[in-house]
Amino acid sequence: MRVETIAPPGAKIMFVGEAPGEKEDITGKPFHPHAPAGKMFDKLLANARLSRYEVAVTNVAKERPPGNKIGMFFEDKKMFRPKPVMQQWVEELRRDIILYKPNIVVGLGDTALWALTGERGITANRGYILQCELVPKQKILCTFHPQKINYEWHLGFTTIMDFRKAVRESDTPLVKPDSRSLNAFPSKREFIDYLGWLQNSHDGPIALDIETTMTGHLDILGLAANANMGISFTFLKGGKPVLRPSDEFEIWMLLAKLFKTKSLIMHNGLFDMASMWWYLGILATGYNKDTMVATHICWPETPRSLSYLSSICLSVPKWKHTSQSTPSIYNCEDATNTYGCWDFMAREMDNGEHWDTFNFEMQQVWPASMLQLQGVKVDPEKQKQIVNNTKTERNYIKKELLQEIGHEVNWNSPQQLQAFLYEELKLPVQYKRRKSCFDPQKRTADKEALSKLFRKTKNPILEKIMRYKKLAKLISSFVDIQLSPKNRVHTSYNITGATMSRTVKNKVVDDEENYQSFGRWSSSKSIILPYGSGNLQNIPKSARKMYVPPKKKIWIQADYKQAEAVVVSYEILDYPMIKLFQDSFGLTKEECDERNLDIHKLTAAKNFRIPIAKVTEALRDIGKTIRHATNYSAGPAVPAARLGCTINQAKALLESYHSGTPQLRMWHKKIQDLLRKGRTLTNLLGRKHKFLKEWGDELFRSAYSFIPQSTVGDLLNLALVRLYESYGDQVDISLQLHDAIYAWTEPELANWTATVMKQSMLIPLTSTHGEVYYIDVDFKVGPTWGELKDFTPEFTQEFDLNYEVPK
DNA sequence: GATTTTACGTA
DNA sequence: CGTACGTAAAATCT
Repeated sequence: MRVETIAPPGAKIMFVGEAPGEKEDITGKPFHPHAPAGKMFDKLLANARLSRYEVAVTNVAKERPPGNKIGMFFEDKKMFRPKPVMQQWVEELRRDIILYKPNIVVGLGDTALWALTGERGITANRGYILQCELVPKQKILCTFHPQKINYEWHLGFTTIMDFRKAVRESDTPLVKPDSRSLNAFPSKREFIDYLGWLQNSHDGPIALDIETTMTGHLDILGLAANANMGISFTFLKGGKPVLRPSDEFEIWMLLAKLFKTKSLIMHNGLFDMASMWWYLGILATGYNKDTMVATHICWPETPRSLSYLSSICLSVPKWKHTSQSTPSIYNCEDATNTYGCWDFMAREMDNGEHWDTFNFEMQQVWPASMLQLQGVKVDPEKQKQIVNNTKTERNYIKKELLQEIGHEVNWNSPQQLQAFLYEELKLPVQYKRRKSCFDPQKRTADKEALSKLFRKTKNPILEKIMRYKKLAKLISSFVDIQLSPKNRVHTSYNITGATMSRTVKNKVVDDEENYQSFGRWSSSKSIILPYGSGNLQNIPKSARKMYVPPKKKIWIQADYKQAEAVVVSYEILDYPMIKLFQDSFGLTKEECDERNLDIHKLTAAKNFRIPIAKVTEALRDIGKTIRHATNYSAGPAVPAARLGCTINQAKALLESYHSGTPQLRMWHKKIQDLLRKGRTLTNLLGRKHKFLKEWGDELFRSAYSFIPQSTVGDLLNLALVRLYESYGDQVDISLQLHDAIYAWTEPELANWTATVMKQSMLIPLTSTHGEVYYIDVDFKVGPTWGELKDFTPEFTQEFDLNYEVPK
């Protein structure tokens, strides 16, 4: 049946959905409160402090499309050309808007966006006040359709923020005038005067944004004195300098001083700062405010691009599409809007009490950039050797496989491999692990499937395929990489834990969904120095042999010993385990072995109810696997696959562990309770994380890993900053790897280097139950990154354990 | 040619 | 039904 518009008299907001669903079709009411979309719609309204009685609600289509497919109402697949019936409904919508005169129309979903504006692409257009094509001068704003949130839960936050913005905008039908003054074409004199004013008369921080060419040259620089006043100066036009060198130098001198003496706000300023450091030799030490870092801390699971953030925080028009057509205005808007977003996020950090975490992250900016620009040296001879050896073995295996099976197969192709395994060899089909038992089963031929099939059949061909795939991966991803002219590789450390955007084939790709970063750094290809495999946090051991230290130095690694396990044992009050960590603190590996101070042995001993001295290597391995599986609440399939036992045997092992350590499940319960209260967890160093995922096991598991993972991540970064700030000029720091810091040292200084590294890393943690403890540090040294051996330093001084953790 | 999926390396 | 991350190659879409 036809579903008509509902419009209470005087409604200031009109919501426009897509089309009626099943329930609506029966009842004739749009967004029926018992239908899934209607339920979600009501939740969103409530979050924006709205109720149905004060808003108008309608759909673009007045009737339910066959099979719920809105495409049925369009001529073309891309849904730009409506069929006559759709055209008529759009006309009705136009008349409704004119009749009811809402102050603002909120389009829900892509179809409403199209009907109102003629545009498609809700992600790019949501959150901004847009031009209404249907009813000129009508104020409109679009956001996601409520039903989409039922499928993609993480979009709920954004949609609520959009609803709230609509409420703010609903007080007037007028589009608020753009009060920003944007000076994108100043003369040299004007710009210099402005810089003088900023330097001498302006109080408070300055927002900064730079644009760079593909070759890394800075072409435009934008500054903002507040959220409404920006200026942008173009240095390069068509690749040619605008000013004479002496004039440009004069400006750079003024800017360099400004960037040292004033507090700077940037959006992902890590990149801008490192670029200016690298290309211009300007160290912008005033940089201490960052909107991307602030967003990451306040809303760790939302997107972080400036356009997204502005859509939430500001009422400015869309501008990101003007980067090519009017780059200087675009840059000016970037700087000005960055300022506006900062004002918003600073309040958000007040409200959420996030400042300590924020300031701590801003300190990381300096070592992170230093590491990016410094890079790590590769010995090209060693690289060649590994490439050749690996390729030789790979080709040999390929040939053998070809002879044995008689025809070509691309072993890297999942499709061909599956066909070979399951159709040609008729092996039992292996399926991918599903997120839910309602998901369809999918075949797989991954490593786990291959090793399972090999265990079953002992067919040597499978072993060869696995070896081939391993070698192929090693070559393509990790060894056959391009080095810089100085034989270095570089990586960009992203302190917010996830890249904002990746560059694939010279195109920027934004996949801003499902961020779950827990305070650990991530590592990706450097845009400034794009050499090497990019990510330096996933190099396999076999490829690490080609990474060499500077002349006359060796590698030294300092890693936190069993860091996450220590945190968990103190959180759940697993006293035998805590005692083990206390007893083994500061002991060498040999001493621990002698006294059987081994976490996995202890797990096995407890599990099998035998004395720790009777634990064999095989039993220890079982203990290790069980501990791993239980800590993160894995299912029995995981240990079963690793140990090669049946699911039932694995289940029994897990049960036995849980009955011996019941605190673990109690702790998981406690975390669930915390989530129920406010969906927020705080780690031991004060970092808060609000979880946005849909209520359920996936959310729980993610939350269980948050406290140990993020505490250790923050702890290591705290240590890294401490090391960099106290000994940065004496210790050659080289890499950060989640729970380890790497450096280079002269062999004769290894003991001293180890001492200051350990001193920086010994930071007290206070458990939720109030115990204060330290996580021990292990050392390794070696001639290359891949050949590190245990090292027991003779420490050159006593450790000072009185470190005040900022919190 | 561009985008999505599959697989896999580290902690 | 471990979590988190980034990248390469294949598969698929347009």
